Amino acid sequence: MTPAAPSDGTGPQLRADAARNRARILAAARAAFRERGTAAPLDEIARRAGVNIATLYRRFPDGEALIRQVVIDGYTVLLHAAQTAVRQTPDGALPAIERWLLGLVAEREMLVLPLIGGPVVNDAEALAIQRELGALLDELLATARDQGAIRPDVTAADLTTTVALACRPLPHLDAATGQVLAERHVRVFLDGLRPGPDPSSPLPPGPTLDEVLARVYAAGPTPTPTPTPTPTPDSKTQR
Amino acid sequence: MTPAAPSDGTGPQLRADAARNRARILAAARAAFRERGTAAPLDEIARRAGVNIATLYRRFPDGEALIRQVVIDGYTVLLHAAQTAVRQTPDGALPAIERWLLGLVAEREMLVLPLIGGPVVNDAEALAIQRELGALLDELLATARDQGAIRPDVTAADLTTTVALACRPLPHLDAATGQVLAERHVRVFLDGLRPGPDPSSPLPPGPTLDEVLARVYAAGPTPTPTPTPTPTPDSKTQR
DNA sequence: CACTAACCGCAGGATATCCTTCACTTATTC
DNA sequence: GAATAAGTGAAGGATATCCTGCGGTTAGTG
Repeated sequence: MTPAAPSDGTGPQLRADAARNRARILAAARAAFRERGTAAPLDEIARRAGVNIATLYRRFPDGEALIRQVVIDGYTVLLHAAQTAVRQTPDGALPAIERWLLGLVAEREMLVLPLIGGPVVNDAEALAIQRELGALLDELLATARDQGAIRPDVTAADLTTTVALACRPLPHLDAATGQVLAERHVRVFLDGLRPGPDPSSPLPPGPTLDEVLARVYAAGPTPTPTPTPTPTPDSKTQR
Repeated sequence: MTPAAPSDGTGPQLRADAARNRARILAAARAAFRERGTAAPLDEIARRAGVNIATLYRRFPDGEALIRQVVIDGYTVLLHAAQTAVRQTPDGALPAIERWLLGLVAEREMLVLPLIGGPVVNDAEALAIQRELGALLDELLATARDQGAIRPDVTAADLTTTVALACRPLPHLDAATGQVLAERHVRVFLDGLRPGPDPSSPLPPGPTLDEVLARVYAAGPTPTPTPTPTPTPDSKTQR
């Protein structure tokens, strides 16, 4: 790879030193976010990155910018993996999809998708990546359908949903165990993708990926700040 | 239901008033935790519950106790649903499992399972619930296997993993959309449970549920506070 | 209908995190 | 090897959240 960070074009060419630390910070942030969530203190991230806190603030204007970059990097991983999948379909589209999903699960520790409590990352860059990803997945799915290798009611949104669900950390579980469990889950899911010879019930109607993207909160992380008219369901147990 | 909260037996019989507010607080906490994660301020939870902050602290010694109770309640929902499933298997064990999973997904907004950044809830009560749940699921799975209705390599841990993955909120998505996506995902997963007539690859070996429970972090939420010897992988894009 | 548990409103100290600033040192680049 | 971008260490103000305490009020309970 090139010394600096060649990406969105606006790069003012970081010095080797700076690029290295930037990468370290992002790696530490990924780990911290997966373990402690968005609440992970920036001090701790800097410490884990072996970098002074001032350096972190030099690279990222504030904590939100750091989170945003981590999420964007996550989307980028999905996209690149999908591009590879589209290119390598000698044995059919479904196997390519399977490799895509299992590959992502395998490197899930590297992945941080949108976090609960984190900022909404739906700027132009994020949307562009997601839309391109959607197009690639649609392409793969269409091919798989034509090959009769997949049930016809599965959509690109279903695949991204699976990534989102299976690649987030399982709280309080070590990485290795979470890894194994997630992979087993995904493998069962993948088997469910095959066209059912038996009367497997069709999926209920769902939104397209574009619709999902459109429904992501435009404002802050507080969608329905309902002052609580909730009649309160019951909850058992005593303290 | 009875006026107070009849559960673990240690209940000093809350007044009707108190029990009501307690339930409201827990409901508000569930909603807040699903939206903002563990970082949800207690003030906000109290406000959303239509209750003064002092009342919250009267019911729960501190924030952790509140989180713990919410999680325990979540486990309890799983357990009760499983008990119902075991009782109602006229059409076989697999359909009962399917109803169990789909039912949980349907009421996922009511469910809060362990949260990233939250305390580790693995006290005696939680473990007892989880073990009983595991026993019930093992029973259902064994029956389903005997009936030849399910692939033989699926374990109770796979089922709880699926609940954990599918019932957590999809960040930044409204409840309804998350609901639909989660249900579609689970339906595909369920179809993957059927015994494959075709050469569906067997699942890689995985831990039993007891092993998973044993591996839950005993200490705090910081398992590997590695000061970061990580050689830092690369990350693209520029700020 | 009296008793009192429970709730409310509010004030305030403790702590943690965020983010900035600055003088000084180190490492990279040309 | 000189110019300078980048990093270090440390101090400190601004918030936000946690949690406690107390007098006054409300509302179940028997």
